[in-house]
Amino acid sequence: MKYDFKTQDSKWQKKWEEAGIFNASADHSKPKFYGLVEFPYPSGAGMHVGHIKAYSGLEVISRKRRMEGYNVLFPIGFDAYGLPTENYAIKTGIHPRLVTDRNIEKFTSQLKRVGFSFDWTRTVDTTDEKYYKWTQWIFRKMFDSGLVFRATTLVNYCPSCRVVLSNEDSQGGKCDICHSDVIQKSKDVWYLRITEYADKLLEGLNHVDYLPNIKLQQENWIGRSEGAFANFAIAGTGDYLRIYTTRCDTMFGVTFMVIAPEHPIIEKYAGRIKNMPELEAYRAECAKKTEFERTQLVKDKTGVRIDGLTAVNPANGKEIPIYISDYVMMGYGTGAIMAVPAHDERDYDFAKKFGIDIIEVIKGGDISKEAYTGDGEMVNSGFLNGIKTKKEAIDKMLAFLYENGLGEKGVQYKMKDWAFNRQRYWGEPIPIVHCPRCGMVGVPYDELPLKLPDMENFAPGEGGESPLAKVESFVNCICPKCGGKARRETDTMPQWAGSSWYFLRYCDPHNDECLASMDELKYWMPVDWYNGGMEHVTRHMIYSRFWHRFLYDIGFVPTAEPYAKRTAQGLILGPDGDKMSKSKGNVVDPNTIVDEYGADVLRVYVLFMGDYGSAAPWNENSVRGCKRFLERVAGLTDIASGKGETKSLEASFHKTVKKVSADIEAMKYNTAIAAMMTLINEIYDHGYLTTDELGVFVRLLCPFAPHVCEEIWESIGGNGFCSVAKWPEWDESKTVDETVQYAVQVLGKLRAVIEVPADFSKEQVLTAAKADPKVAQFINGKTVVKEIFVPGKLVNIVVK
RNA sequence: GCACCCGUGGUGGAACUGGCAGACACGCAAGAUUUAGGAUCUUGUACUUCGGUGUGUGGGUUCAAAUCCCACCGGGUGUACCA
Repeated sequence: MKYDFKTQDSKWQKKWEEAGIFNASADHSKPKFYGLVEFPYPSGAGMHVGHIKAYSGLEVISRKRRMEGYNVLFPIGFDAYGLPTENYAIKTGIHPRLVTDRNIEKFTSQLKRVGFSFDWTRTVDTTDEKYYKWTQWIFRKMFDSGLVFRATTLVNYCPSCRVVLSNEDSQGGKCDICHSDVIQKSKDVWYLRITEYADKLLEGLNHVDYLPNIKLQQENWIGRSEGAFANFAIAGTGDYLRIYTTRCDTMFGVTFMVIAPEHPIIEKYAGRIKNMPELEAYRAECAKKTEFERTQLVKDKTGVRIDGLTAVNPANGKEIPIYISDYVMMGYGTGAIMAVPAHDERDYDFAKKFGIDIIEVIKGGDISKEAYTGDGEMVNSGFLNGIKTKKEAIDKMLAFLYENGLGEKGVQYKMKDWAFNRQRYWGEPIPIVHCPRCGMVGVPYDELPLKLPDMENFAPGEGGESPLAKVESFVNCICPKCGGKARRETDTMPQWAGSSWYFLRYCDPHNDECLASMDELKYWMPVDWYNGGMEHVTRHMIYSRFWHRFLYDIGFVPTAEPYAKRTAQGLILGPDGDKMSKSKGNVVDPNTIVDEYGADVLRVYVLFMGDYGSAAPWNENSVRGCKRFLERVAGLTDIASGKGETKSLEASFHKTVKKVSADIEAMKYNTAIAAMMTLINEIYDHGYLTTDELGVFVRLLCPFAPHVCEEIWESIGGNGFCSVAKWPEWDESKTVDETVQYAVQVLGKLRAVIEVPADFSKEQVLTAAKADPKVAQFINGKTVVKEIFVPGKLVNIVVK
């Protein structure tokens, strides 16, 4: 048979769709498998080969599960709210709704051309009012639970996009969307109190199977640290400065304090402070810097001493100076620190620059050269002297602080509350009404969805307010509580909102009564296997775990954690080894590959190109190699005949079935394909195989290259679709060859390879090994001291 | 800076728990076939003075090290003054 993808691809895609074989079944009696891939943002550029690799991984798993008899839910949808679409709409004047629909259509046709086994009856579109009704509903529930609040703060603002960004969206001081510089601006913004869930999110990691580095990244992101709060009296006032430290064991070494420039203590004691103008000047300087600049200036510490205020070290009663410096942040801990220059690098730099005393309290380093942060014996530390471990010293100091009412144990997180709004048009309207009498009032549940009004000009206002503020009919409303005149909130939700719960909707996508019925959720959840990019393992995954945990706490989902297992694929790099990007012109369009080589070749290549979890460059020559492989597969029909098993191929078949089955589970797709290539090479060397064996081969390959396998399956009279035929089994006893090869080493060096019957004993193998002339040459006339025997593998003869 | 991961032929990459390094594929070379080939098939393909030597470099543990330990060099990812 010829590998004729041009007619075969579309033929089978059509048949699968008509038969609906990939649609999840409503039958809850079967065991289920829920495989999830990150739904795409339907950008105007269309799909990227990276999407194909990302989806192909779980595609293979999902197809294998179907063949193993599972009821499989393998859905796809579109995360369609977002700035690129809106910016395009502003530029072209085409409504974002139209742009989105067009892009979704384009993505859909591209995905279908690759033959992915998605359940197309369950697609979701986050911009569909039937979907965002429930996004708004969850937000309302959070509002009711006190997890939503509003605060005026300095925010990251992108002057180009005219939009407030979360810290996560403005990393490196650049806007995540347009990459221009982010500035600091004072704004009233919405927050979700995700910090309240910090411990739950951290604890939940103990119950899921994520790749270790993914877990680690989430732990770092949450950033829990255990330490102590301590109060440092401000001399001559009844007041104190509260600090947070993880190293209270070093408290005897505190020689100064540093507070954040914005710390309120400065206003409070302005009357006592003698150098207010100098402090004000420094504060003005800091306010100009973005958070990025502030955290980048690691090399050179700056600061000003507060003249007129001093603090008292609670450990030894010594009076110490207080400085303001921008290396201390108001947003972490208490905005004030105790500085121990001998044992903290930042404090050391600061003390050196300002000529402050450096007192060693832990032996082991050379504090004339640098700060010592290691362990050692305590010195110059009063009641801690002589203690040798950090833990003991910390415990003693904690007890001292607690007994004297000077402080106590405490926990801090790096994670901050989630800035949850955009001043943009293309997003879910926030369902809140501002009433002059009642304050903030939630839009009643029966009025959801609060629909995004249609409008012509989507450009944000000059001051950065939302375009929705211009729509009078939207803004002016009645307070749901008192019935008086009120104004509607005009901000919309950030893009992360819709993706924070989409996996729940897939379970019951057409439900108008609730986000998904408990019955369906109990069957399908949790997601058994979630695969996606490393770039989403912190933000998206932490946000969605937070939403899901909240829904669990209020009783709307059956499991605490949404994802039982999470893996990640590596990037596809351009042929030049660089990251694919439009500007570099090294982007490969999946369409051109499908046109030229067929869907199966594309699918096989993205999985064969290298280790699934690692980045690998695109290489068109290797694509041709995959095509050659599939042509050879199609050619097997010409040499297949008869029933049963071919004796000389039997072991190879059973071994390959075993290896491919195991490799798929371990996402080692490259070696699974290599094993099938090895087998096909062997078959051609052998000259023929049986039709039954060909049936095994195509079922094994079907998850990777389903079109050609269906075609062959049909031609050999296979029952129904190959895609849902029974996954091949192997017989362990048949995976062993009759003879085995032993590597024979003398003194660890390979001297010969001998072939002996598989059931040979250690003695028999050793006798055979020593009889080999190449081995004998090295042991004759010497004494054998030791004989190492590794069954089925190798012998090593140690001589003297 | 810190944390984690990774360094294997001309290339992408294999190698289970320490047990024959280089599977599989690309590329390249020679040959066959073809009007032709960017098609197909066959053979070869780490280096070598043919003793051996080889998994970034230098040490160590072991009968045996790509794999484990120590130091260093190089690259990637994440994070960034987190007290």
